[in-house]
Amino acid sequence: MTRRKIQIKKIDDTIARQVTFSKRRRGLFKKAYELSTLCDAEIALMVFSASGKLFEYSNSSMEQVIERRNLHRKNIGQPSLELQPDDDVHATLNKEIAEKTRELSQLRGEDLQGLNLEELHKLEKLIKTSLRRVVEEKGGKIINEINTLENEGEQLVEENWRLKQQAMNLSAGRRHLLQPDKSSDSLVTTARSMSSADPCQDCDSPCAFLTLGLPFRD
Amino acid sequence: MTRRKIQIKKIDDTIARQVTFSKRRRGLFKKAYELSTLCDAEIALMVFSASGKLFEYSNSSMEQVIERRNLHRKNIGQPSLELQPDDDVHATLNKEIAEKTRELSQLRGEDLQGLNLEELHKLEKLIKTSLRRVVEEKGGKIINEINTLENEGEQLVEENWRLKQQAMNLSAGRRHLLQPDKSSDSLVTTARSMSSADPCQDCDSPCAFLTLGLPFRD
DNA sequence: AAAGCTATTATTAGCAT
DNA sequence: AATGCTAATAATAGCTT
Repeated sequence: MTRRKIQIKKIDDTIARQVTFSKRRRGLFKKAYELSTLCDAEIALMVFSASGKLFEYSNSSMEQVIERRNLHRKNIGQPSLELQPDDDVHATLNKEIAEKTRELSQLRGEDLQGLNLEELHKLEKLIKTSLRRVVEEKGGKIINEINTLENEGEQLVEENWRLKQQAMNLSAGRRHLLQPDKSSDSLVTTARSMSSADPCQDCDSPCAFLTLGLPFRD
Repeated sequence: MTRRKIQIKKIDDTIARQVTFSKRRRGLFKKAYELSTLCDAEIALMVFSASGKLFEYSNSSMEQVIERRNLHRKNIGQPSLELQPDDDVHATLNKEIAEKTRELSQLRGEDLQGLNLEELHKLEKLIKTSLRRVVEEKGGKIINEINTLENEGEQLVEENWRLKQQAMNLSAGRRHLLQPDKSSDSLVTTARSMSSADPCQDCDSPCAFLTLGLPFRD
């Protein structure tokens, strides 16, 4: 549709998906309005976002259109699901839960007995795709984390260097002016991210910092 | 929209209106499909033509969406009234569905942005476990299938051998008794799974049978 | 009616803010 | 998350067949 042609499949990036949802929803509603107006049609349009929010449009009345549809189905002979007794709702929701539970099981490699070879093969390919995605995402996160830590480390090293210079200058000057006085003095600490527990009293290497944040164990 | 810009008001000419209705209806349905696919939305769209004909689209199930809307209205519509027990049940069920949907997404490697490194790592291990299970199950199924095919193959080979003997005996006996007669004769075919298209008129190796049943392509 | 053809208009994906 | 921009794609009005 624009800068690039896109594939019609679920948009991976959450933000982009949300933006596209807003834009296209508007477009869809506009098209619905135009069709109903131009051609004198009665339209009902319901859209649930992935997050469960409801958007709806009807040129007349939602209930009216739904009711009209029920009539239509009755006349055609379809078993029209009447405006719901609560039991029906429960049944539907429970069915949906059951279905999703089954899918989850299979994606976890459970309850596979019912599947034939071809289905197992498809499932395998699906899971491999999932794995690829997760590993890729993890890789990106690791790079970011490492970069962040490296930057922080560099800053700390610089700061340490400055502080040492400062300390040396002070003590050297003091020694010259006041002669031997070795009692400890407070240095004015301006380091931003220095924690109160005073780590690193004499570390020249940034490595100590770099190893702190990586949460891997195996 | 095209050769000329048009006003969005009822098209006077009946024919033109009918044509536009067909074209734009298609466009609208396509847009609905694209939105549902791209953004993982649940959509129900009903269109009654001026002549009363019903056209509908839903990426899931019409009834399901309508019921979901009813639920939504109940939960949103009367916030001041006491929560009926039914609403509690509905809310619980809907929450469960949302949760399972989220889990499914992640197991498919979608919507990973929200996860931190540790969570991604756990997810990766989980998926690897799934993969291991599926591959194992598939392996077992393959072994079984191969064994079955081998057994069938052996039986067929045996049967072939018997039939050949029978044929040789017959023709040898006949030649002896009746002299030259080379017209083709019908053999009584008792092979169980012999297809009518007469494969394997002279195959001594069981391999031909064994390759038939494996459904893999890549 | 129904299907195909374009000149145009409409929509929108990817950015920037 | 929301808005605006714009190059590029998509939809379609008015025709023809």
